Amino acid sequence: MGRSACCEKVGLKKGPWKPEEDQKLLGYIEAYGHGSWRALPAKAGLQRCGKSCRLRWTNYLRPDIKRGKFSLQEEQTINQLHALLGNRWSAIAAHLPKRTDNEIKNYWNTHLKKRLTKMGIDPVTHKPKSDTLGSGQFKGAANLSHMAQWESARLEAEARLVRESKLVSNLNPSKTPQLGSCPSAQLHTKTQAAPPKLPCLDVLKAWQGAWLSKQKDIAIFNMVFNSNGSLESPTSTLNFLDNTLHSIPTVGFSDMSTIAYPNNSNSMIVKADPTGFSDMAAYPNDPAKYMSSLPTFMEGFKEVMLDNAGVHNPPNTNGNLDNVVGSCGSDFEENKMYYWNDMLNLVNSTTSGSPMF
DNA sequence: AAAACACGCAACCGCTCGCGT
DNA sequence: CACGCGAGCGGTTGCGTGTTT
Repeated sequence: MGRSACCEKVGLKKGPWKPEEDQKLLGYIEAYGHGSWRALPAKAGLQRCGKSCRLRWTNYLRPDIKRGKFSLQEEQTINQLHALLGNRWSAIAAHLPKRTDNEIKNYWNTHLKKRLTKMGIDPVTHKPKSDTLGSGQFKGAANLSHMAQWESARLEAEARLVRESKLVSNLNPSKTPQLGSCPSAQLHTKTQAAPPKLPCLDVLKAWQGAWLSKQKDIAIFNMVFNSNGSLESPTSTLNFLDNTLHSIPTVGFSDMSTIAYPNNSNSMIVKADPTGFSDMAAYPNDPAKYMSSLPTFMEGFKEVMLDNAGVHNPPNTNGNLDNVVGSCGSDFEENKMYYWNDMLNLVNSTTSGSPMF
């Protein structure tokens, strides 16, 4: 379905914005909201395409944007989230209030990527370049990578929930608008006919599909379980049914079918979790409350990492797992160590410490 | 002082997604 | 179900500025 580019019209300006243009755009949005971006330029008296206006507003003019140097905390968060989510800048930005996806993307490309490369870590996979998973001291990383899929799905869910919740609050005139990481939604004046729906976690679905195709991963998965055979997470609880059956994690969405397979050698049973997302029904209009009510994610994960890596040293006084990657003398290895510590810290803190909530 | 180079960031482009018809 | 449209996302570009030679 062909479409004409929004900026194809002759006479529309391109390039850097002038202060007068900024004033016009800012003034219009403050007065009326942006409404339809396509229609905005004409109404605001701007010789720009709607797309350009949206970009200028989202990345520069929004009143809730924090500009300037990224803090160490922010850098770590970006690193960690990128390891889990990849180049999904909008999802990463959802976890960094007041930072735009464009800004984060630029910062990653110009600073963080280079830094990881210098550390000998592949900025794409976040794995040590010289190491192959499962071949030595980075066995823990293999498990981490695996669990990252789970966390990735969870973060995706969080990002969606935030978007949804903001949309809900925006549609509720009794609520004071809050400027968050997605102000365009808050200022969006377009009528939303359909009621907000609970997020459809296609990522989770996809992951579950991948999971089904990788039964061998069950073995690794086993190691992640704690003693009572279940791993609680903010998004779901993973259950083992018994010794003869394998289960894979799933999320108890009302619109997601429970999948059951015959109990043969290749069988699996997928058990929808009653404490998972189905509980969102308790907070139909407040996903944030729902999320915050859930238990800490990845409880006991440190132990698993240690077990799997073949080391059993307790965390240091900072709670870090300095030995998780083995004993490494060089600064290089120390950097790697800190890197993976960051990863673990994020996994352990992302829920309770999420700036979104 | 000036040219060359490197860097950072704002903005653009093209694609995909979701919704309405 | 197919199509059209608007919006959003991620990759890329190009310009301004700082640094080096």
